[in-house]
Amino acid sequence: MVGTHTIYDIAEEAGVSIATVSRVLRGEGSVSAKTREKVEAVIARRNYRPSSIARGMTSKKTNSLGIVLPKLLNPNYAMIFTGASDGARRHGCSVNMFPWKSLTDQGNNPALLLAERRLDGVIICVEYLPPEQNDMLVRSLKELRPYMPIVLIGCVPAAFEYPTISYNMASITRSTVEYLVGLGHEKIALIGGVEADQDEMRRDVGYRRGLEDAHLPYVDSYRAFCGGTAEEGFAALDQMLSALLPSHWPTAIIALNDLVAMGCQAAARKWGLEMPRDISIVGCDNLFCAPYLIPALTSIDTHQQQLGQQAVDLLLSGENKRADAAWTLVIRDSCAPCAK
Amino acid sequence: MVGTHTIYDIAEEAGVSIATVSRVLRGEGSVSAKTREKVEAVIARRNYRPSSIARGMTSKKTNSLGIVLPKLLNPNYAMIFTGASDGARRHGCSVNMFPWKSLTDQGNNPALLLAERRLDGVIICVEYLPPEQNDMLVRSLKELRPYMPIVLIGCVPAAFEYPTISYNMASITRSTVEYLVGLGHEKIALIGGVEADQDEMRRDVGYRRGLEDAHLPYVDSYRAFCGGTAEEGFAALDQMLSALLPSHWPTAIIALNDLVAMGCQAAARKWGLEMPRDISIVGCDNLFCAPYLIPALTSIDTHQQQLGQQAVDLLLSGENKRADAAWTLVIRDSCAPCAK
DNA sequence: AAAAACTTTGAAAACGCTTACATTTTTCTC
DNA sequence: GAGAAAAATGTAAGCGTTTTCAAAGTTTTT
Repeated sequence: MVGTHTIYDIAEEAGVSIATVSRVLRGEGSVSAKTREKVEAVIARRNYRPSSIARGMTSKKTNSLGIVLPKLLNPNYAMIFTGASDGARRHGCSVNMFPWKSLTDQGNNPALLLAERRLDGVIICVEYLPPEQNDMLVRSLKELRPYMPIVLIGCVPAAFEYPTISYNMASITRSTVEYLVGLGHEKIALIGGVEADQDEMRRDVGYRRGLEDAHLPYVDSYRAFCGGTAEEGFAALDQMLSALLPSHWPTAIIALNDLVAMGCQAAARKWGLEMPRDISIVGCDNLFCAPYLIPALTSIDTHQQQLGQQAVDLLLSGENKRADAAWTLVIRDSCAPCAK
Repeated sequence: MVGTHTIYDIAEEAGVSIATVSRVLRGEGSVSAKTREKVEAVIARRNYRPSSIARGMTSKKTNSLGIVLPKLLNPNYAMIFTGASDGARRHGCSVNMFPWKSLTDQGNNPALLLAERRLDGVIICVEYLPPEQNDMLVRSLKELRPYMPIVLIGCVPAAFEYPTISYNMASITRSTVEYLVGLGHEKIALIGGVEADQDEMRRDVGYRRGLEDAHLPYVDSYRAFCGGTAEEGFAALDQMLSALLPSHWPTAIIALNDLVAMGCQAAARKWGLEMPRDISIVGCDNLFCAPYLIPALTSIDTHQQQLGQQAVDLLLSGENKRADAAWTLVIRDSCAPCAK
C-alpha cells in the first residue's frame, strides 16, 4: 500500500537523524523548539504515523488487550466488551475479542493462541463450565500466566488465584431470596445454571442460605437447571409447571438472567398465570429491554459495562487483588406481594 | 515476563539455524523429516510461539482487522461484531473494535489513529451522520484508503465508492409499506432517523415510493425523526399522538429499529391503544427480544451476524464491489389488518 | 565415477522503530 | 572569554522474525 512513510523518510526530509524524529514522536528527550517544529511539520505534511508493530518490537508492548468471552450473543457480554473497550482507550489500547470456543476449537491450545499475539494482557470472563472444560481453563490459565497479565471476571470460583473482579452470586441470590420472602413468598424457584460443585460464590449456595434465613425448606422441584437463553428458560419453567400440581406451583422465580426470565414470562403466560399477581419473576443483568417487557422486569443490574472498565484498570495496574463487582436490584413491576 | 523464548533459543537447542526453525514454523521451504521432528520436539517442549509482532515486521501483516462501529450498546452492533469476529477467525485474524466516537474524540484524526495500528483492513459501519460528521467521515476514508483496505457496511450512501455491503433501506421500507398497505392501512407513520439528504438508499425514499405505489398521500405529521433508542421512540410516538386528533392517529408504524419499536409500544400503551388492533408496528433488526415483547414484534431481520462475516470476506478478498445485504420480514403478532 | 540437478541448510540482510552512549552545540559561571 | 555544565543531536546496536542467496550435501544421470 502506498502512503506509509518510515521514520527514515521523515528524518531525511526534515534534515535530522531518526533518533530526533523518535524523540519528537514520543515527546521525550530534549529537542530544541526549532527542530521540533520542523519535524512536526514534515510529519503532518506526510501524514506519517509510526508503525505500532515496529514500536512493539522494542517496547514489547502491543497496546492491545484481549478479552475472552463465552459468546457475544448475550447482550450483557456486549456490555462488558464495551466497557473494556472504553477503559482500554483511556490507556491507549484497543481490545481484541476471543470467543472461548474459538480458542478451544480443533484441539487448539488456548494459552498458546493468546500468547502468540503478545497482548499486553487478557481479561477472561469465567463461567461455570462442565468439569472437563473447567480443567482445560485452569490448565490454560496456568500456561498463559508467564506470558501476560490476566484478570478474571464473571462469577469466578473462590479457588482461582488470579486478579479477579467477581460477582458473588451467592450473596446476590441470598439477598434476592430475602426480597421475595419480604413480599411473602414461600415457594421460590431458582431457574438456570448448571448442576455442579458447590462453590462459595455460586447461586445455589446463596439460594439455600436465603431459604434457611427464612426457615423455608429447600425443595428439589423448585430448582431447575438450564442454559442462559430465553428458549431454555421457557422450557425449564414449562416443565416445572407441568410436573407440579397447580397448588404447588412456585409463586416466585429467580432467573439466571433476563433472557431466562423472558422465557419464564412466556411460559407463565402459556399456563394462564397472571403476572405479577400469580407469579413474581426476578431477572439478572438488567438488559435494555427489561423495562419494556410485560410486566416490566425486576432485575439485578450487574453494571457490566462498569465491570469491563474496572477489569481493564485492574489488568493494567498490575495489582493482584480480588474485588467484588457491584450490583443493584432494580425494582419494576414483575414482583408483587404473594397472593397466598 | 518469563516463558517467552525466541527463535534463537529454539534453534540453539535443536542444533540448527534460525532459518530452519522458521521453515518448520511456517511449513514452507524444504526441511528433512529428521530435522523437522527434532525442531518440532523442542518447540513443543518449550511451549514456543513465534511473536506475531516480529512476524508483522517482515510480513507487513498483523492478522488483525478493525471494525468501526457507532456504538456497541445497540445489540445489533454486537451481532455485526460477532459475525466479523467469526469470519476473521476463519482467516486467522482477530478483530479490534473502535467506536467511531473514540476515533474522533479530542480532535483526533480517525484515519491516522487507525493507520498507526497497521491493521490488515478495516470495516466501517456507516450511519447517516449530521453533515459535518459526514464530511469528516468522507475525508477520513479518503485518507485511510492508502493505508489499508476498507469495507463499508450499514446503510451506505450510494455515492460512496468503496467496497460495500449495504442495506438498501429504500427498497426494504418500500416493501414494508406495501406489507402494511396489504393489511389495509392507509395512515402509516415512519418513526426514527435523521432529516437529511434524500439518498437513493434511504428509508425516506422508500417510504415515499411505497405510499405512491398505493396512491396514498405523504403526510408530514406521520414522519417523526429521532435517534435509535427506546426512549426516543417513546417520545416520538408520544408527541405524534398528542399532536393529532385521535381520528387522525396513524394505524401503522414503521420504526427505525426494534428499540424504537419497543418505545412505540410503550407509548401506544400509554395512550390506551390496544395492539395490534388499534395500531400495527414493524420493527427492524429482529433483536432476540422481539418474540418476547407484547405483542411479539414483527420485524425486519437484517441478518447482521451474516453481514459481519460477509464484510470480512469481502475485505480480505480485495474485490471492489457493492453488494446488497440480505433481509427478511419476520411476521409475528404486532401487525393486524386495519380496523378502519 | 564424474557431471548435473536437486534438496537441505546456514549466514546475513532486511523490517521500522527505541535507546544507550558518544559527540557536538549551546548556555552558564566566574 | 575560557572552562564547565547542560542541552541537543547523531551513531549504532538491538528487538524477533522472514527471506534471499550461497554453500554444502544428496541423488540422479550419463
